[in-house]
Amino acid sequence: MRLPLRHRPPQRDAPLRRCRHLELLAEAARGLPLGPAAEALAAARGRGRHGNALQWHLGLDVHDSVPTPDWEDRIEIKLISVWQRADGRLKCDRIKVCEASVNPWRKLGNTLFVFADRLSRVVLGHRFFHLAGQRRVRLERAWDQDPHFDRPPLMIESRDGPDGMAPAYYLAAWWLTQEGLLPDQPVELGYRFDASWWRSIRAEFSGRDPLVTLARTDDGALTICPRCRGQLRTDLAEVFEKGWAPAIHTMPLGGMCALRGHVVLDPRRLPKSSCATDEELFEGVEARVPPDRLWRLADRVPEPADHEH
DNA sequence: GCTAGTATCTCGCGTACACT
DNA sequence: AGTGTACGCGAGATACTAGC
Repeated sequence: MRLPLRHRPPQRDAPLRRCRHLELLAEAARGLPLGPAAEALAAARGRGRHGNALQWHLGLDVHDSVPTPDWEDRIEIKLISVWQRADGRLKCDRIKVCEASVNPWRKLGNTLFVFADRLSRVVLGHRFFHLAGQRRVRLERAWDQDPHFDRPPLMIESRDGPDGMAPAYYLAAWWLTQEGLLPDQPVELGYRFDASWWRSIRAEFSGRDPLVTLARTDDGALTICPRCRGQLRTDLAEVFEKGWAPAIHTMPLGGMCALRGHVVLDPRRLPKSSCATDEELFEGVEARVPPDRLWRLADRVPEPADHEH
């Protein structure tokens, strides 16, 4: 159920907050696989685990109850899961801003949006958002719009329940595209997402996500499993045409491979990483980074002497 | 300190709707 | 009629808390 906004728009531009250190980290995050950190961090569990993994990679503490702590109390960091539509343009779901008791205008004043592919969990890119000028005016129109009959870019959503649950501010998914934060043209990077296949494969394997393997050869029907040296049977023509295809793990099944569904991806749709080798990217996507080899983005990006604030 | 029950977090599925 | 998309709301997970 949608409710009217509780916080009146500021009607003035937010002060610009930037940080050279965060800009360097964000640029370096392109091509970063989030899976290993999400798997390894005790504090990064549940739905927000990849967002927590990103925070950790940027050098922040992963707080237990605050899923997205601000950067130096100045810049909000939001991880957005994206996937390709049929036509190759990127799509995302609606974004939670904050709970309805918190002022969303302050939260959105300066925000770093980081986009990660939903299937591979690899960072594809980022955009900084500053609530100012026409962007601010467009978002502030939500204040006067009917939350149900109009389509406001910012809304409060609640739900019916015995005691009611905490309502929260959400940004409409289309808002990111409208503001040019997500590109509106087809892209080369990322994968399509088939929700019904995903659901059925998870149901088959007790709710566990399928394991991802990157195709090593470009023809035939078999590819080597990099985790257990068994074989994966898939349709490689489909992998390279559509970006991915379901796979069947043939015997022998080693370790974790037995308990999970499998999918093979076309590695050419992954971005090149400036901070990691191809091998590090591959093993990150394929869930074969042991805890002692887990590396942190912040350790590879030198902190500049001047943060330029 | 431990445990069971409650609260709260996004995520993302399923379906209704919009568009071709 | 068929296909793709948006939105409502349920799911699954963890964090918190009260009581022992």
